[in-house]
Amino acid sequence: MLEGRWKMVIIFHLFARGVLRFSELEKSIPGVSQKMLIQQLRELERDGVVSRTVYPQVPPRVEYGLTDWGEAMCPALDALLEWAAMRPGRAANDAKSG
Amino acid sequence: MLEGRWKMVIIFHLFARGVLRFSELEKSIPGVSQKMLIQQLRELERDGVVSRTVYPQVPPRVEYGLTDWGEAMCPALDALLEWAAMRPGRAANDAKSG
DNA sequence: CAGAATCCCATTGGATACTG
DNA sequence: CAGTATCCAATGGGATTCTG
Repeated sequence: MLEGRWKMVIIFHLFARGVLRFSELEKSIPGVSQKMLIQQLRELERDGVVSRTVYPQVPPRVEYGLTDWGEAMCPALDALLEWAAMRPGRAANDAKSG
Repeated sequence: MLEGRWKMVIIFHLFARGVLRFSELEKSIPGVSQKMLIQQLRELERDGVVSRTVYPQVPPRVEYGLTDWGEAMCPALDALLEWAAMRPGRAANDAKSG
């Protein structure tokens, strides 16, 4: 359910910065295409991780944020990041090649 | 780095059951092909999550287990599982259709 | 601005056969 | 038993174009 090239990145941004507009996410995530962004957002919405709010105005304004359940994921995400940071052999070990 | 259809499943089994042989993993994970199993195991090994031990004998015996760092992932994995279990609207909410 | 539709390629993943 | 090699289908993902 969290599979997909950009899902974790999206969640991370929504986690760190709160509610974001489509274009804000687009700017915040270099390399993502509109298609991918909307697609992964839809899937996350469908799975109840993110919520989507449309403001009926022009120009269109759509905001994405984490649902309660999505926010509840943060400790897990945090644990995962801490684990990743613990990865051995990253700097002190690599004196050979410069 | 954890992307891939079977990686989480593999890690979960190694986490729950300790060191496992190739064939044991194969039996434990219905639907996985040898190709996928070996491929994902190699990637996990390359990333330092699992360790691979070869016993030079016939018939060949190869055992896979989590590295120290891989084991350190368990709290994070656990947090993720707890989060998944918290998912709302799974049973009590769905009285309409059955 | 936000999103849909289309086309296209690269990667992933699966079935099968073969080897030491 | 453990792994490799090959072929094939499905999906993932990207560039572009179009719309309200």
